[in-house]
Amino acid sequence: MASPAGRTPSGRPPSVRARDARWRGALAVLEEMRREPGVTRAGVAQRLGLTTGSATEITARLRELALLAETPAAASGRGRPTTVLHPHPEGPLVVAVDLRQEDWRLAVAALDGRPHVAEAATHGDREPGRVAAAIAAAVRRVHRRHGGRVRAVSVAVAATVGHGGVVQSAVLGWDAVDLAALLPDPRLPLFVGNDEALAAAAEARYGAAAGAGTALHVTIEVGVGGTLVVDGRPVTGATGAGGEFGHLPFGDPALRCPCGASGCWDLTVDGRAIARHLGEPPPPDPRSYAQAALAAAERDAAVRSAVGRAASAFGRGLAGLINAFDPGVVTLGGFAEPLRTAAAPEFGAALTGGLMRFRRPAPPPVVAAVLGGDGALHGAAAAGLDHVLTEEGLSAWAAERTG
Amino acid sequence: MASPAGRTPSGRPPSVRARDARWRGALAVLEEMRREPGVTRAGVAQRLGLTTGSATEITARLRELALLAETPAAASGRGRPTTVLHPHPEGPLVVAVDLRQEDWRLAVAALDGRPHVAEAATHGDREPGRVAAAIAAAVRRVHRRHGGRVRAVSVAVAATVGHGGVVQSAVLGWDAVDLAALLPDPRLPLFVGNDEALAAAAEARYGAAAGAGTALHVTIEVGVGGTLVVDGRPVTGATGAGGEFGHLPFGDPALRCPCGASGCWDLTVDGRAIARHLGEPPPPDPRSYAQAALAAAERDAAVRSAVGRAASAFGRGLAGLINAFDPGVVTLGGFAEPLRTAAAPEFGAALTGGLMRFRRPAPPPVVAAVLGGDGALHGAAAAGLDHVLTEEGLSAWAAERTG
DNA sequence: TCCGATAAACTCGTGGCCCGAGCATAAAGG
DNA sequence: CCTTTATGCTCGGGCCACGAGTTTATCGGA
Repeated sequence: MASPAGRTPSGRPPSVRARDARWRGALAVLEEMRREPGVTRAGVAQRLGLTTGSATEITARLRELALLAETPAAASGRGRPTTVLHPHPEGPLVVAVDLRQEDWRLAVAALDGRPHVAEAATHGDREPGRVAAAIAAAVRRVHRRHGGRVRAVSVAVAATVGHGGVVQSAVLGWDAVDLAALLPDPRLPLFVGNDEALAAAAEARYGAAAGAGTALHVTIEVGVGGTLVVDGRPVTGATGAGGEFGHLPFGDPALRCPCGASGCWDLTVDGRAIARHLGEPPPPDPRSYAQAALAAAERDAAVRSAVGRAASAFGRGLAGLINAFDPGVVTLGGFAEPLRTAAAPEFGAALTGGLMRFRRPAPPPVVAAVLGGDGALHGAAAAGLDHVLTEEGLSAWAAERTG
Repeated sequence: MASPAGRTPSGRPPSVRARDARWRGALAVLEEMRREPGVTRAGVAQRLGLTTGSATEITARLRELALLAETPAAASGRGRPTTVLHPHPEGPLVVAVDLRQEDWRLAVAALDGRPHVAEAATHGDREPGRVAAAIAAAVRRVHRRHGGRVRAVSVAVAATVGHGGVVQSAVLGWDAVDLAALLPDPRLPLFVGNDEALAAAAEARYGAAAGAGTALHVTIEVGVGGTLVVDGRPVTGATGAGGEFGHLPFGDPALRCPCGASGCWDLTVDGRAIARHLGEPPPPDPRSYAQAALAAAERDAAVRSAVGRAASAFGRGLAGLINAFDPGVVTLGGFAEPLRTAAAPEFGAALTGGLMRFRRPAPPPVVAAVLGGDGALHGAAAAGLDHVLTEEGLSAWAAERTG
């Protein structure tokens, strides 16, 4: 999940060995706790097929290691009352950062994966060094407060990412920014992911696409972003720069895209497209322009028509993606959901018309994302947790505590 | 891998339990043997970090269960000679079938995953019932010869697949054909996969993309097929109908596609596109037409130009896919490789021009697939083996032998 | 041809983790 | 208060892998 660790301290051999089987049961229990915060011990045991003896042993071990705490469950019928599993108050933590166009937020998540926002700020200018320094200071503060409990730093950023840093970002105006400076301790692993890819993963795990094996998340902000998520893991490519659906050439090849290519889908669906259809110059902020256009469309037929053309281009491209990937569910984030609602007939016609015939009887549901602006933060926390909740992660934690 | 089991006899509970950890070491050893046929016991032990004691124990257990055989290794230096690991001559087998437009082939693979073709035939007509019956008879013969050693039947078919059968196939002229009749024993698991998706998986595991985390395989036959392969598993979507890249709307929206949509990429790259550019009627067999066009292009400037336009359309679409998925390597199968070779300048220019600027300094290598016509068969065998080489698969095998 | 060096296989005691069976415990219901 | 019910706890046993020590098979040089 997210880009593979800028500087994970993984000097040890791969160790696919069975010694690591030590953590199998413990991991299964912790994953259940994560997947469904508030599960009872009895419930976990039943779902995993553990005997009560094993459950006792595993929970005891995990409590000993400060990975899990138990509180009495609210009585719910006859029988001896069971306990509810929680993250341990002294257990491992993950720092999740969401770095957006105007601001950033820093959250801390325990093993249940729920990010709690600890700091937030807007950045006046977007000078990479200053923004990174501000975030790094916030990370340091959290790190100082929690010490060795912080096990990973995971950053969602509105940019094309790769190799543990930002490769390029139109919305931030950044090029090739290394984010390693965010780490308060160079031994900590750093995960950097595209915000939309992480939001997609979050939707697939906790949100509108929960339970789907293959989910497609598509967002419109400035251009189109999104990611395919397979079994909870976003498909982010070899360098972590995947998910740039907006640069599939669904559009007019004569239109040049700032990315360097031409005919990009990006140009046909967002505020820039609406402005072009209206014969206006490219708006400085396509997002707010698009929002305003949706509002104006109710009164102004020309605007309504321009919005309809954008919705149609969006539906046509989305149909192509459904043809290509056969997702079980599609979630729409950002401006995508209001756009399809505002021009539902055009969107629907383009979507259906773009689907291969055999898909039309049972197309995947297209639903609104439910995590909204918190998706990326949830996804970043999940990416960090995916690292903590491994055999290696747990044995490192155990070694530090007992050693 | 491939579509999730038409009728796998998986009535048992998920069983994520640690009892299954019993097979971890054994599975790791068998996977090594599969990944690199001809490995030595000492080599496996070293790579997995096993002690010689564990290696002795595991190999002994696997020999006992007829999962593995050892032969003396050719002496290669000082020290006590080690042994080479092979599939056991009485070990489990997988039946792999490749069902193509004109013919089908049936192969048998042991745990090393190498398919050995046992039967093959062309189908005069393509009446689904007759073809299925002929294949079913061949499967029955193999099943009779090997008895309980056959653990799965895995079919690669030139069709859109889903839910354990064919959904639709233009090249075969089939609609909604259930392939469950191929099973000689209803308790056997059946895997049905698109041939190009399986070929992609095979390329990523054994072929030109071996070792790549994210690989993109693209083929031109009639239209464009292919699949993204992540960590050895093809991304086949929710119903197994993924990989239809040819139906991304990269082309002229005015062109209607037989699939029901319009502007499909399919129409711009294969023999139909070349014929259209030459003002000729759609060829009955676009594949042979395209082959002939490539040959004629050397002499005929008009044909050369038409081929160039197809190569350009192919390169442009491929660049879009690279933008969207960031593969570490791209493999070309079928007509795709000769097409780009025949019109390398046009292909190269379109590919580079279609890439986002930041990708251009280090684009993924685009290489020819090396498994050729055997890719789908390899992939189908791999899909079947993926089922055998699981904790469930091995414990079922062990239970049948000892019980 | 023998002998040391070398690499790898074999043996056996140990420990971790989980299972099963039986016992103990905490509520709800009559 | 006793029964029912659901669950937690205890303890012996099995399985798998680890580690250390021993044995075996080959190579290279004297």
